[in-house]
Amino acid sequence: MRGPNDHRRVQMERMQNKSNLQVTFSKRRDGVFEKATELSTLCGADVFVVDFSPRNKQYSFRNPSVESIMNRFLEINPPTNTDVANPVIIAHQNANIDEINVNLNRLEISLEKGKNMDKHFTHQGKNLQLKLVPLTLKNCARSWKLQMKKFKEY
Amino acid sequence: MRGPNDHRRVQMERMQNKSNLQVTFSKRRDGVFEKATELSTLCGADVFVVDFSPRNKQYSFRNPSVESIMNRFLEINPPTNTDVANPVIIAHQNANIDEINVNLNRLEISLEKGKNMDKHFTHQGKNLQLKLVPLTLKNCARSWKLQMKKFKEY
DNA sequence: TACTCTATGTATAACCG
DNA sequence: TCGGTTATACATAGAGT
Repeated sequence: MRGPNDHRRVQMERMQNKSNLQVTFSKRRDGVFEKATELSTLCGADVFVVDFSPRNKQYSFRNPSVESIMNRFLEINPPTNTDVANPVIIAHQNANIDEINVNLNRLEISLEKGKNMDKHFTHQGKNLQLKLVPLTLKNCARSWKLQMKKFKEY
Repeated sequence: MRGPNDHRRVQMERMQNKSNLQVTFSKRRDGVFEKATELSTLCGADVFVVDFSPRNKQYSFRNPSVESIMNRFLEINPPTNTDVANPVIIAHQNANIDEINVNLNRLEISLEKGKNMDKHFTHQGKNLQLKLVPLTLKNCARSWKLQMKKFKEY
């Protein structure tokens, strides 16, 4: 039933045999999910596992929910951010970012010319600066975390 | 060395003994991470695991990086969203959401009065509606995904 | 509280159909 | 490429220190 070199101790390196790799991936993926399930059940822990196969297919396990766990994760691990110097993030689903930035710039110029900016567009004594930044997860998470922090202050 | 009832087969239910639970959590957490590491090494798979202990401490394993994996995850699993009716999300780290909404409303009224809105604040023939929505991860992820989609079109 | 030990249960690599 | 088998390696619960 088994060959002479079946020592069943695998080297911890990327498997070369493609078909073996696929089989191993499936089995070990199931194994990781099973362990995660047991950890969750036995210890009442929130667990989230996601992995991507060599063929780029995605598998995930979650308890209780992705959003709940990601919120907790991002709360504890705020993404470091050197890209967002401005306090405002605007995203528009139908617009090119540069194009909106130009529009905002025009809007601010228009407001300045009309002397309306100080009156209508300030907050806590500071001008509300508008600037589009790429809506990356990192940028969102940062703002999201700040919102969370603010929420907790109430 | 061992007691008479040491059958070592654990029931799959929440452990009642608190100190045993803590020990089991540590051991099994290490186990899950070790399995995740092996899966990543053997199969070249991207893996992300995060869990929260009964004491609310967070542990995570990631390969290659959280952002990379979360971007892939959210790309494949766009959050369903019924909360964002408006195409614009604005977040401001120092402002109360309702307060900014009021300011934006005033701004838009001001623009309408000045007849500047059509000229400066449109995109592709449609008025650019501004409205604050809560900056939840879900809302961000949705907009982020739409940006990604747009990016791919280029 | 935190290690160490170890008997036992579990996961799985290679093999087979 | 799949699902099933089995020998072996690995994980781990409970006990001891």
